[in-house]
Amino acid sequence: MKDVAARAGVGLKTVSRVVNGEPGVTPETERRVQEAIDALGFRRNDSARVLRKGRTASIGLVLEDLADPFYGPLSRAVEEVARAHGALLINGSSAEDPDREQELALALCARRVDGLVIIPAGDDHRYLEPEIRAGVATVFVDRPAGQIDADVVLSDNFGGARDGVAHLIAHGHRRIGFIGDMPRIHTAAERLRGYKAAMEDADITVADSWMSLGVTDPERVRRAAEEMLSGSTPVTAIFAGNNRVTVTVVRVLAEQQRPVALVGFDDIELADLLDPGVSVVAQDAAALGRTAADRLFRQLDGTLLGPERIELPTRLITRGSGELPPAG
Amino acid sequence: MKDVAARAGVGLKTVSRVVNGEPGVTPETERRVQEAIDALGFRRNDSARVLRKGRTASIGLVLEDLADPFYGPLSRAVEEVARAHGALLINGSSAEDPDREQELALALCARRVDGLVIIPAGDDHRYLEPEIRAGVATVFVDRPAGQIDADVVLSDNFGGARDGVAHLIAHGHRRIGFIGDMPRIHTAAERLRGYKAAMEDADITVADSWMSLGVTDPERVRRAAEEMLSGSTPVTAIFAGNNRVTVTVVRVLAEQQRPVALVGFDDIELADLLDPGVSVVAQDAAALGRTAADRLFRQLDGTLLGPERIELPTRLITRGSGELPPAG
DNA sequence: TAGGGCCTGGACAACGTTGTCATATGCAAG
DNA sequence: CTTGCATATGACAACGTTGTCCAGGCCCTA
Repeated sequence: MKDVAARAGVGLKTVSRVVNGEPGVTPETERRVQEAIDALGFRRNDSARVLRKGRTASIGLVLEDLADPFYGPLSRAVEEVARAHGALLINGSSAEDPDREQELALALCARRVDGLVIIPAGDDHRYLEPEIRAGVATVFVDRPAGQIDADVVLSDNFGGARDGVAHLIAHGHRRIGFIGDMPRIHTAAERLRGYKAAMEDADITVADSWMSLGVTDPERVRRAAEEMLSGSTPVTAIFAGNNRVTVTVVRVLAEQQRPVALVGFDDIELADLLDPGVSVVAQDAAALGRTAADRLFRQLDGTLLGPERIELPTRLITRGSGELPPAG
Repeated sequence: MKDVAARAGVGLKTVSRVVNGEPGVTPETERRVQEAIDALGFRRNDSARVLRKGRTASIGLVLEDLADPFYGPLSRAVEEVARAHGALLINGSSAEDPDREQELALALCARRVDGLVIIPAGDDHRYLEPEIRAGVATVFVDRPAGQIDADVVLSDNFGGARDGVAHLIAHGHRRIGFIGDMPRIHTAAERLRGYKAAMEDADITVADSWMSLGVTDPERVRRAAEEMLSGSTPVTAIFAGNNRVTVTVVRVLAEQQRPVALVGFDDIELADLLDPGVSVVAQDAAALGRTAADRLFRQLDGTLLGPERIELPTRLITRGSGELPPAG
């Protein structure tokens, strides 16, 4: 900028004015400055600007795994909102590791992001207290924050799972299996709770062998599914706790002789093309991201009162697999 | 930091030394400083640090659409490499709009990212010349840069398409349709070239009605597919130019009476569960991202000679749809 | 024509950090 | 006891920008 000023024969501040489109510069002067800028290929250094102004016009997104198709639309929605507010998005993946989540969140704070959207991996977020006090807007998505009071945007995991299981029950099933992630993950716990509630509402006693918790890698999901399909009281339907589980269960069911009903949590691509189509309880990932980001910027505007918990509804999509009658 | 220094009763520079783990500080002093840091909840302001040091330890990623499942693994791979180099990833989507790509890339440069990984939307990247001269490492992925000489990492779109079409020919097809994106997109043009090459190699004259270019939204893809399947010389097989096209074509084929063979470019999830399984020419998105990011950091190390063009091989995955014999 | 107000332009400090250099302290060797 | 050296610490400038404040020139009015 110094060079530009020298070349244009004007003061430093005048260049600054031109660069930022501030008023109070003669067209003639502006032209000279613009010329110098072009000639030197000058571009404002936002680091210095940030240092001076305090705000960085960037927000951080800590998610679990970008390669998970569920987070693509979410991340995209957050970016869209950020863009609408003229902010850039810095993101990183925690890989479901609480330490990495913390490291990442703090690194983003050190970069002085204006706000943070976090899909938590851990369950203790007190480490963020100093940052929040220092003015970093914070919104948790998909899972609630641990040990601190903060904005949270999540799907109605409990209600969605309950409805999904009730749907199976309505189609005549009573022996219904549940395969889900570790209950220490909030979403998994809520979905399990929804499963149990639906079963209880229908006065069905759940056998332990119908529930498989904490399995997540395909091989173990496969084994879990196969076990609950054999045994002495085999299930006639399965409720899959997340998209990865659903995909594996679909594979297992394709190999079965008799038809087994299936409802999955989270939508999966091409679910309608399979035979039968896979019925799912769908969450709106984009809406989650959009809502969270909106809320973040409203925190920054100061138009918000206190932390809130927002629950977005899920939607049951029937495609065939959830409407199969019990067999065997 | 000033406050920390005051509280610990030491100089500014000593605090800086402690924060950065530099040597030359008595354990006793270090303890006092550490104590003050904890008490005040101090965290280093990386903006100021960046301003002073010149390097930001962050790289930018400009991609087309995060919600496209192809870019999830790519983005994740880039992030992984960045993380290994202690860098953060800032990203944004161009939405296939050249102006937006430029705006985004320049915004990232203004933030003084150390390097840029770009999936180009436009075909003129001369706007980056000043930045590259100024030392911003730059790598293009998936599609080559326009009008400038820069590192490029892409899949062998030509070879992949040629092999895919040749595969159909090997299974007896001669009337093969091609549905692809606008040829102004490099990947689309290359794949079309591959299709034509394979047909020519087999001495097949391609009818204009077999090729549909520039269609991209599902409704038009559907119509294009239906047209080439009816007509006077209906095709017996279709080569789909990208994952979105493939999905739509699968839907259309499911409604057809007679079996139609299909090979798609890009893998799609659950392709193996469909009936028939969808044969595809798969690119390794993660490898693309990893290679590009590696190259970026090697540019920054200075261990690179000049711009290079790296082509990654594709892989034909046979699952059934591409092995159907011609019918009708 | 003189005085006042407006408009343009510039000097300077400050943001928070780090690199450079100088100073102080302690210890060993001469 | 002095000199020399190593080590610990701090003072200060600089990174590039913007906010504040002031100066000078112009026009308008009385």
